[in-house]
Amino acid sequence: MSDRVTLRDVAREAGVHTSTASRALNAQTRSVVNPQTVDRVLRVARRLGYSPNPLARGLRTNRTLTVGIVIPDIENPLFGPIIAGAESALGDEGYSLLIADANRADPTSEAAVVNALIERRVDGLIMATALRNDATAQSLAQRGIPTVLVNRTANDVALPSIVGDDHAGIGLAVEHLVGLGHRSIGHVAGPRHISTGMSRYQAFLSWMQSLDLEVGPDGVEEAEWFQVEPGYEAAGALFDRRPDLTAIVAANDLIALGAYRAVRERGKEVGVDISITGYNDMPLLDLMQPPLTSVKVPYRQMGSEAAAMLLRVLSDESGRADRAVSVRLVPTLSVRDSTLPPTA
Amino acid sequence: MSDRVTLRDVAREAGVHTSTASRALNAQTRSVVNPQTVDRVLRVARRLGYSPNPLARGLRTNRTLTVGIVIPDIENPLFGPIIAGAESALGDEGYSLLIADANRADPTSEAAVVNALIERRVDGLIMATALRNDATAQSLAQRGIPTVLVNRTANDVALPSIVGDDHAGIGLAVEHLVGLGHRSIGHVAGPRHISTGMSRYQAFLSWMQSLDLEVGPDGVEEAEWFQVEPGYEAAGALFDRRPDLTAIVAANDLIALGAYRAVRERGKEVGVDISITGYNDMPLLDLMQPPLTSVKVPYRQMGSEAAAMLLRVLSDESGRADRAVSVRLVPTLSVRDSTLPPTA
DNA sequence: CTTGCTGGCGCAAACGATTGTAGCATCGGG
DNA sequence: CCCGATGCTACAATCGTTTGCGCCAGCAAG
Repeated sequence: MSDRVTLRDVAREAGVHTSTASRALNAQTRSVVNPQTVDRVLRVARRLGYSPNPLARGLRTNRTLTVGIVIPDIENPLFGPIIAGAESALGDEGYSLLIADANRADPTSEAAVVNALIERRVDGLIMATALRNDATAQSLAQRGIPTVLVNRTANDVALPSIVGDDHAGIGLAVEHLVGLGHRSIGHVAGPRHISTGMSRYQAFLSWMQSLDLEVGPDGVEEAEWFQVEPGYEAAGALFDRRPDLTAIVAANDLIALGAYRAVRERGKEVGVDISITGYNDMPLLDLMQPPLTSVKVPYRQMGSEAAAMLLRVLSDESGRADRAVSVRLVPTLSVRDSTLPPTA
Repeated sequence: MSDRVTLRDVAREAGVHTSTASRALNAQTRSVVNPQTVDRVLRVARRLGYSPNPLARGLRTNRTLTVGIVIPDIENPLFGPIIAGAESALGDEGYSLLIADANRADPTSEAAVVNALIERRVDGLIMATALRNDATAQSLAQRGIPTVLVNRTANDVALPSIVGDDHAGIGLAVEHLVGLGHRSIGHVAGPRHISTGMSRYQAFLSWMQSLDLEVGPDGVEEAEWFQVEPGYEAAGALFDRRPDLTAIVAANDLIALGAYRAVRERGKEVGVDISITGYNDMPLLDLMQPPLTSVKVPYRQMGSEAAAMLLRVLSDESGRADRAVSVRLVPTLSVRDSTLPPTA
C-alpha cells in the first residue's frame, strides 16, 4: 500500500524507457546498456526505493524464486535444523521457502500439499517425507519437477537425495559398543518402509557380521514408529526374548528413550546393566539420566546441501544432469553415559 | 512445464470468453453468470486440470494469498507447533506460509527478513520475534502492514497479539507449590527485554504478594537467556544467596533444567529437597529425572489463532478494526515429580 | 560516398488473470 | 407495439515486468 514504486517510475525519472531500466537493473543484461545509463538508473532506483514486483516478474519469466519444502511433521524438532539450513542457503540466492506440513506419513496428505505447492508455481521442491516407495516422489520425477529428497530417500526414483550415512553412523555405534567390550548386541529397528529404518537395520546386520558377532533372527525387533512408546514396546519384547543382551543399538533417540523405560521396568539400570545408543542426537539428550550416547547427524548441513543441490538442478538448463546422485553426510558419535563396559 | 493449462484454454473449450470463464470459476462473481454456463466451465476446468496462475492473479488483484512468518530461531522446538498451527489455519483459507528465520534477537536481521517478505508482497505477517520495544514492529504498525504478533508482544504498538496468559500460568505454578506446602519460593526469570520474561516475572511477584508470601529483592535472579546454561548460572547464584528456598519457579523449561544441574551440584535432590517448575512443557520433559512439572502453553492453538486473527485483519477492508486487541491463551499445569511437598 | 557493423535504446508484445463497461437478447408492462 | 429493465456475455484495459526485434547514429572499411 505504501511504496508501490514501479519500474515505470524509475524509468521516467531516469529519462529512459522501461526496457532500458529493466536491463540496467538486471545484472544479466546490464552489459548491453551504456555504463553511464546503468549508473543513472541504479541511482534513481535506490533513491526511489524501487523493488521489483515478483509477481510481474514471475509471470513473465515463469519463475517464482520460491521453493517448497514438505515436512512430515513440523513439530518434530529434527526438522528445525533442516529447514533452517535450507532457508539460509536459499535466501542467499534470493529464493524463499514455502513450508508445507504433511500430516505424518499419510500419503494422500503428502500428495495434496505437494499439489498445492505446485499450483503455487514453486520452482522446485525439497521433500523430507519420502517413503521407501513413494508414489508422489515417483510422479514428481516423471513430471520433471525439480525435486530433492532430504533425510529420507526413495527406491528407484530418479531424484537426488541428501541423507545421513546410516551405514557409517550405525558403524560408529556398533564399534563403540564393541570397543567397550560388548558382544551380545541387539537392535531396535525403526519402521522398514521408511528408508532410514531400513538402512539402519541393514547397516546393523552388516556391521555385526563383519565383526563376526552373532545377531540371529531374534536379535532385532522392529518398532512400529520412531517414537518413545513403540520403542518401549519393541525393546521390551526384545529384552524378554534375549536376556543375554548387554547392549542395544536403537534406530533413533526416541526409541532409545523408550528402551530406557523398558530396562528400568525390568529392574535394571541403563549403562550399567545394559548399554543403549540412540540416533540423531536430538537436544536435551545430555540431560537425560543417564545422558544418551547418540549418533549425531548434521541436519543443518543436510538442509543447506539439499538447497544447494536444488539450486544446481534449477540452474541446469537441461535439467537432466545428475539425476539420482545421492549425497551421504557423515555422522559423528556423541558419547555419553548410557554406554559403559559390560559388567559381566 | 507440464500442465500449463490457462484460463484461455478453458474458455475456448467451454465456448465462452475468458472473462466469463473467470467469473464462473470465482465463487464471488459466479452469481452473475448463467448457472448452465457455470456448470460447463467448471466441468471443462476440472477435465483439463486447470489451476489458476497465482502470479497473474496476484498481479491483477494485488494479493498473493501468502503470509510470512518470522521466527527468532527455527531450531527451537517451541516454534514448531506455532508454525504448524498457523500453516494449517491459513491453508484452509488458501493461504501459504513463507517462513523466515531471523537469527536470534538480532534486530538488523529481523528488519532484513521482514523487508524481504514485504518485497515478496506477502499479504500479511506473523511475528514471533518481537522484543518488548521493537522498532520493526513499530514500523510495520505505522506502515499499516497487516501484522499479528505471536507468543511475544511489544509495548505501545498498535498490533494485535496472541500470547499465553503468563499471569495465569505462573499462578498455576505458584499455587501448586503453595498447595504442596512451600512458602519460600524463588524465581529464575528470563530476559526482561522480552515480553515473556518480563510478564512472568511480574506475575510471580504479583502472585506471591497476593498470597502474602515474602519474595524480597534477592528472591529473583534473571537468566541472560532462555537456555540451560544461563539458567544453571542464575539458579546457582540464587541458591547460594538464598539457601532457605524450597522451591523455584523457572521462566521456562530450559532454565528449569539448568536449575536441575545447579541443585545437583550442591548435593541436593530435585523434588525432594527443592521443587522446580518449568514453563512451556516442551517434549521429553516427562523423561527427565525427575520428570519436570511445567506450565503447558497451547502453542499450536496459538499459531492457529494468530493465523485466524491475521485473516480477520486482512478481510477487514478498513483495516483499522481491532488494532491492538491482545488474546491471551490459558495454560494448564502438567504436574510431575519435580514438585513435591517440602521435606522440612 | 556508399556500405556494413555495432553499441545503445525504444517499441510493443507478451505472461495469465480480473473487472468496468458496453452490447445484445429476451421479457414483461404499459 | 414499443420501451425499459434485466440477465448474460463479450470486449478490452490493466497489473509490472521481460525480451525479441527494429531503429538510428556513428564509425570504419571499401
